[in-house]
Amino acid sequence: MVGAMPDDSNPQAAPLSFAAGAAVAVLLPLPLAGAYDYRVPHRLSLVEGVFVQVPLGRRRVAGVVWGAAEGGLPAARLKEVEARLEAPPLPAVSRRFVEWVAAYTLAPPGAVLKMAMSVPEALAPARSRLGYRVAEAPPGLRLTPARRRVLDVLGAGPLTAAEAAREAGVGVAVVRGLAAAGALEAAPLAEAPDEAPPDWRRPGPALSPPQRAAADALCAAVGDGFSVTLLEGVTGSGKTEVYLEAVATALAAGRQVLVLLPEIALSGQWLERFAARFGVAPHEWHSDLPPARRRRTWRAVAEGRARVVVGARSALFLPFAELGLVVVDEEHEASFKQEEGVIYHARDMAVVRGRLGGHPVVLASATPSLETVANVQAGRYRRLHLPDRHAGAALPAVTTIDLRRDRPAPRTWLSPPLLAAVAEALERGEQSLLYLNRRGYAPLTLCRACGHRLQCPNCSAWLVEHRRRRRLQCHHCGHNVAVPPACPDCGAEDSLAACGPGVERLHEEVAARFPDARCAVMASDTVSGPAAAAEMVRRMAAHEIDVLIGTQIVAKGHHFPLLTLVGVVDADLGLEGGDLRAAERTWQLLSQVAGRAGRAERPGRVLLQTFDPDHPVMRALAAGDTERFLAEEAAARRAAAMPPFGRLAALIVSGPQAAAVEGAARALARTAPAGEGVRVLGPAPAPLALLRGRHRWRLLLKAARGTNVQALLRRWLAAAAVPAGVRVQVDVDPQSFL
DNA sequence: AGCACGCCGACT
DNA sequence: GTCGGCGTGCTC
Repeated sequence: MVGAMPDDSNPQAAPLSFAAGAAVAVLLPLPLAGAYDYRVPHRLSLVEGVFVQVPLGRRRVAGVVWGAAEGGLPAARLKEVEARLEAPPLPAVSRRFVEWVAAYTLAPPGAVLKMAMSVPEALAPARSRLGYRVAEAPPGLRLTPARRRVLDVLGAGPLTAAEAAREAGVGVAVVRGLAAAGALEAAPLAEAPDEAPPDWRRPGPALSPPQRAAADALCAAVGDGFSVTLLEGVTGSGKTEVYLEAVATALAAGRQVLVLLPEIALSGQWLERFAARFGVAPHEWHSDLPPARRRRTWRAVAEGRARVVVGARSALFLPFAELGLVVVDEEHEASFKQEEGVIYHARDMAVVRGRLGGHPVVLASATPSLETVANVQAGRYRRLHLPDRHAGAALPAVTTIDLRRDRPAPRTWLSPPLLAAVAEALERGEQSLLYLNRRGYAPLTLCRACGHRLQCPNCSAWLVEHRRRRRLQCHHCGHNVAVPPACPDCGAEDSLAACGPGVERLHEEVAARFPDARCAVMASDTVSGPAAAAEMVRRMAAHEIDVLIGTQIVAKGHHFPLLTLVGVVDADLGLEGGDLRAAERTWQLLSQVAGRAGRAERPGRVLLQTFDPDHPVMRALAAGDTERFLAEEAAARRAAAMPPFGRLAALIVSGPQAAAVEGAARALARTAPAGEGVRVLGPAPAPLALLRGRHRWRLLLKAARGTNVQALLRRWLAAAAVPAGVRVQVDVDPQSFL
């Protein structure tokens, strides 16, 4: 929930320009307190937003002309701007956005600018790549048919060795051989031409009347200034097709479009749907893009050649000059929250971006966040609801299994009713999905002789056994050791016992119980990358798998016609720890998993194994009553003045020395702000009291909804003397309380 | 974030 | 005697 901030200044104001001799403020992509002043050299005239190279200490860095000099230093001590960089200036909206995010998150503005300048190479002049062209034939050159084809291909223009080989249908060795013989010479390559832009004129798919109505409403919003619309509908209701109509409208109006997805790696299916609608692939943006692609895409966005970008949360900071629509798909997803460095929520910042840019924002979800629902109810956001396209085919029947009565056999985790359901599905030739949000074999290993529990040396967390790889792993820091032959504490041999289930162990149980069933495990560490995920989806669709066992990663995405049973092995898992959003998150996740069961011809069923069938989450899932769950959850939050009806900000105090960290946390508590509706809870050791070798304490500031939390925090922190070796991180609107 | 300066341990 | 470890502090 994002409150109004004081300085929503008009981004369309006339840009300031600076002649030679003037002093300008240059914001650098570094975590400095503010912009630094530089002098404009002779025969250079600069305007706000221009990228420049400036000296800093004994190095040179790229920065952005931010405005008039701040005057922090006497003019005589200023250094000169060295050069203007040949990239389109950072648009005013982007600059205001950087300032806004910095002010909201209490991050240094330069740290936010760094996210907008994430591709430093994009500011350097393009390095011309070298390829080969045909040289004058050296005397005595032996011309084989393969060599002749290469020379023919290169006759049309220079290519890289790999391209020439591919086009000529020969190996690269042939090209290299020709070059070695002197028949080819190096030649600069032209930049690869852009792909065709998305063709918004293509006819869209046939939409049902309710889909058409929703699409029309979204299209009407495009070009009509800032607005936020919640587009609500389950998987299969046609959400994507509906908002792609709005994308087409924005494209027709000559505007750029950004679609944020939670996990781009898993969205091959989304890209296919986009290509089906617009004839080409959109530009992708995520952290593991190859560097050359990264550079090209950043430039293409800045120059307005990229019309549609689909990306992870960091795409929000790309330098769009003509952005006209932002879609945040699966808006409730926790992965939109950046938890390191500049801590921000991409969904909330997308709304801010829309306000600054004066264009609509669409939030899409089947299970919207309470934040968004509250904004709808307060009249700040509009809401469009799509009915289930398969309204006739009943939604899967959700039933709870009370684990207190229907106990699994010792050292197994599937209860008799769930086993019976899997057996029935197998008999009918249908598929089952067993969902357990726990990677590895067992979440805890302990010594039967002395009770010692194997713990990560860097984190307060158990080591998770991965039996296939014969390793113990920390899921927080990646610490990784071989399973020891004896207890590291008492030395007893053969005494280590695996406690509790992970997906690997469940696989073992299913394989033992149903030896003829074809069973597979899908977890982020067993299917890494889009290709592996796509292969798993293919095997499932081709019915090469009878029982799929998976973590979160199976919760969304494809619908498999033969999948008629979903078993949730531990429905209570997400409710542990009881943080603010535990119920909401569990409901969202389990709703998504439940949605995998039988949507088409065959009716599906969902079985939830739980020790607490009366829990509101289980009741809501069993009754399929979204409205009631959201209303009850909202009432509880309102009563406790918790978000979205109150505001929170967390301080995380951390450092390598436990005593220094505790001391700093206690000192902060002593100077904590107080006032009407403002309370500071803590300090307390964080639930993850040790993370990656750092000790951690937390304080939580709780305030009434209208409070200017940033002002309180700024004053608080400015007065605090944090000792060396201790870091204080601010998390405004925290999602995680670890 | 770099890159300096600066003050204490093992080596050509 | 130096080389070098990374702790603190600046950079317009």
